[in-house]
Amino acid sequence: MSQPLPFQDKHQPINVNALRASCSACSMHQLCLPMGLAEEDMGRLDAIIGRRRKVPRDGVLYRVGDPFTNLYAIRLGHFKTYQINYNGEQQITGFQMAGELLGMDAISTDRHHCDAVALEDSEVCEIPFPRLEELFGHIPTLLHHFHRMMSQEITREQSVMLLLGNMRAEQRFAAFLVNLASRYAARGYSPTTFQLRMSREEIGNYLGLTIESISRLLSRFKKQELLRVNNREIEMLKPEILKAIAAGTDQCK
Amino acid sequence: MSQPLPFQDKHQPINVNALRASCSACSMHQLCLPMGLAEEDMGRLDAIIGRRRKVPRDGVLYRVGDPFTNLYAIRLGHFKTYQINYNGEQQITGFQMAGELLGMDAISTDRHHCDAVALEDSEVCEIPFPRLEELFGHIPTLLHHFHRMMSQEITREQSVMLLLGNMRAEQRFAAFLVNLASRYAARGYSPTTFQLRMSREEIGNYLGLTIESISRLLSRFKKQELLRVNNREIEMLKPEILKAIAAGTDQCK
DNA sequence: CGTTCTTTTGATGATGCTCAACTGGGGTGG
DNA sequence: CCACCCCAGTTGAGCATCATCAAAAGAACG
Repeated sequence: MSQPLPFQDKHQPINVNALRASCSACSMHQLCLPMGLAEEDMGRLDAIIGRRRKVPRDGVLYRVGDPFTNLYAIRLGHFKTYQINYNGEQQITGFQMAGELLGMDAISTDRHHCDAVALEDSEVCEIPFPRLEELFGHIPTLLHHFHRMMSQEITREQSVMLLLGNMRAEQRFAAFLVNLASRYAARGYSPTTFQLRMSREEIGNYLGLTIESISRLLSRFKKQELLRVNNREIEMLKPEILKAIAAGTDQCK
Repeated sequence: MSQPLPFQDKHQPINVNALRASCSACSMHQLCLPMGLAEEDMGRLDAIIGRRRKVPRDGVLYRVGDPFTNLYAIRLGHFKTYQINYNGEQQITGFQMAGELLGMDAISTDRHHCDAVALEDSEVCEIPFPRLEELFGHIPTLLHHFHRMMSQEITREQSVMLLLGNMRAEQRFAAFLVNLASRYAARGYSPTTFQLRMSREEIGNYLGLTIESISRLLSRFKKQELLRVNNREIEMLKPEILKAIAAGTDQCK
């Protein structure tokens, strides 16, 4: 629990700096909040960012009802966010990766509306929202980009609504894979080969399907030679066909 | 089509003012963008609001791909927004009513991501977004409340994801009715008796169900004496039970 | 190497979809 | 005014998709 962080202690002289979040040094600054900011303004943003915080696998970043103080920029790793209904069942509302912002749903009521949990050992930058709001008055570019990020979250959720309301199982799953691929591509990773950070169960939950359905779909895609699958390692062998399935324009079924 | 607005012409001296959108005079200002603004700041917001625009039933406010210039505050009436997939099928992503803001999804790419269509004769206030952004620098309260509204849209969509991903048909429909009721209540209308502004088909589309399912659910609720239904007129006879069904905590099935 | 958790695969079944026919209200024109 | 049509909605019958239940196989971990 509260063990004395052995690794960090050993390297204190170096890590004191490394622990200070620095946007300009961060590989995600082209995607994240500081996108498009001048060097000087990035410094001002750096100045308000609290600390870099490690969240271990399955660690909770925040829970429903927690008071809202910070937004979180993911520096490293993956998260899931989920709603909980009255019966305690969860519905995963998103998987987030480095460069994405967590906590925007909490602004409306000053309380978090979902749980955020790390899918693997991760790191986030704490952004105190009141201080960010002060900065908005001085850096219009920052404000504008923040609005873009919130807006992006809205459109992302709308496509999930399309997925859940309109698509059949196969199409949902293909859309899910294609979406992951494009996000890895935007981060400079291979869009065809990647590790799933989430379990089959989590995928199913997100897509409104059961774990068994996901498993069957994986087997089917494997048999059709659209995918190579090895546990959580995915290789998309025919991305074009997967895209067509996701779009619903696929002919050969 | 372009008939000379007989009614308004007769009253021109009065209606010249009425046509200028005025937040302080608008019955929605406690819910809408100007919420919590001082009299003076409300005037500044008034000053940038373009015009009050009438949108007839089935009229299009904007379409996917339209360049983004304005947000729209609904002054009167109801709208639906929907995504369109590659096969031309639509997925309704929301029903909006007076006091709600349309177009926030367009900020991210400067293009609208959905179509917005009036469900009945309606009126909106055009809010030029660049000018609104200028105002943000001068009225922090306005900025903060704008963030709350965007955030609210995010949480709204998350609950729809919960609905579509996790609930059975009966629960979805009950949740839909309960949601409508609470929004009418917030506007000072009866939360138990109201007109549906949308067709059965539109409800089904929104909830990821077919028109037949909606019809059957209505009949069932009617038979169980939870609802009185007359075409589009709804009376909730047992709101508590409907809430319980929506929450999934209902015992007697 | 046994224990536990995750995933796969199979068999069965229910929910909600599809297709089809029918009803009823509102508008139009004879 | 009535006949007719048209559209939205209702109701019924059969069926497909995906969920549920069950069991076995495979990975992970001490």
